[in-house]
Amino acid sequence: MKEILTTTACAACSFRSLLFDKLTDEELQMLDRHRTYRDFKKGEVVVEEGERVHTFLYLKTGLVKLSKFTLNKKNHIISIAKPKTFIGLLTVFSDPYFQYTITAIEPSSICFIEIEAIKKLIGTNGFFALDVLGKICNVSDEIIKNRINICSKQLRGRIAYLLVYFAKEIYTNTKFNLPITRRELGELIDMSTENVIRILSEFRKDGLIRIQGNQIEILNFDMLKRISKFG
Amino acid sequence: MKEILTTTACAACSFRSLLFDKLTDEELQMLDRHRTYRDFKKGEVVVEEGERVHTFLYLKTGLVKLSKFTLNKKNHIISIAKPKTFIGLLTVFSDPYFQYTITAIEPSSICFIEIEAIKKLIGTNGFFALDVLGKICNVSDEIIKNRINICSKQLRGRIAYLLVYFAKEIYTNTKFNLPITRRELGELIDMSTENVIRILSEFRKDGLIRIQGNQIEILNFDMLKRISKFG
DNA sequence: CGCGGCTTTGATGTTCATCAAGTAAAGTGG
DNA sequence: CCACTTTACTTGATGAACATCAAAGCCGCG
Repeated sequence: MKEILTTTACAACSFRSLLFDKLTDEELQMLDRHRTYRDFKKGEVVVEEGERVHTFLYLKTGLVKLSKFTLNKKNHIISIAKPKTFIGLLTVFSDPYFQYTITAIEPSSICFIEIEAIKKLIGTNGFFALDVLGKICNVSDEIIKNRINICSKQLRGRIAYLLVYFAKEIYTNTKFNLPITRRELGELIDMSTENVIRILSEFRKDGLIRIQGNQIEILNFDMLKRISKFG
Repeated sequence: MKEILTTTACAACSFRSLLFDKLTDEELQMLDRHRTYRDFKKGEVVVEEGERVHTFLYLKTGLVKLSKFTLNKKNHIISIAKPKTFIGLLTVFSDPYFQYTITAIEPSSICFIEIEAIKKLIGTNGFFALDVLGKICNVSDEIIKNRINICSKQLRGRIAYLLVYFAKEIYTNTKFNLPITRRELGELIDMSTENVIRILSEFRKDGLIRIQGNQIEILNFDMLKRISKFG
């Protein structure tokens, strides 16, 4: 959070989420005054676990990961946040410190909105408050659903689930570049780096996917979905 | 949700959470008019996955579990909810249908508050809105933290984690009755029934716990905590 | 050019689910 | 109330799934 740049007003922001449509012009101007913005390179840390929460983070473009060290010194990735969503959302209202480390895994552009400004709006604009609630519930539900699903599958199922997730939810394309390393994939779905690689290779040999470095192309989406479902 | 009884007013309710302290007398009276209440026996289903959400559920006393069937037909327990908390909270604002089945695992007494009444209060009382947000974030955070922890441990660590959790968070006592069967314990921490039993026996043989049917007494809390931490 | 991090494959051993079989406890119906 | 059925609990044996170790190739970077 070093160098900080301001851009066009919120009202004109093409990345503005539906959330802010509930606000009046006046309220949007207020937001503008309590807002900063910054671009992050791939790999840059946005906030560190344990830092004090001053701002609400809105991801305009790019992709970030939320991760955390467990007690036995292993790193875990909790989730990958999509553009046009609020990140680090969960923790914001319950804890004054970030519970997770947030890192850009693609060049990302993030808006920092002062917590106090958001709180004020929640207090004064009921529609806005309900919308924020809805968004938070969505994000939580999604994370919990993903984790339950992943834990209940064996390795092949987990990898298939992940590939389907990237293709459908993140890139909306059967061809995409993996934004994270094989090791990080393992950290996301609780398995060893070696097995991530092994199973990706298996899928390649079985003709389900094509791999070139980080580029993945899904050749048999239906089969992957089936493996993801019953694996 | 069949037979329904009304009790003393919210304002006089000794199980009232801190949440409702943010409300005026008038608002509490409004709540009263949009509220019902019912007792559940152990094992009774409170709401079924897929049912439409009409009410906000507040657990006054007892204990309930939130569970869900995964695609491969296995039942999973997402969490166990403590008294004086809102249950089924997550889903309420994001989805019109319950995502999880809620079942009483101890005799429980639950208040049903109409969603629309709560939504109205959120719209008109900013402090209340912020409080609800905080509570929801807390519940979500807790669930996510638990799931990450459990997934990252091996079996001994998971059982230890669970025992510590029951003793500290639920019963605040080193001696307690397990509210769920061994099979359900397995569904909660992703392991087979047989191994739940095996590891409980191991802990017994190692002098860490005493077991008599469903009654557990923790004899060496520190060691369990250590196993939970590094297992 | 050499060091470190990422990727890949093979070999090995551990962890764990599953199967089998038996006991105990708790409902169920005559 | 007792035979009967079902569900929960328990232990041992087996094999499958998976982590770990080892070694080697690859690439970017100082």
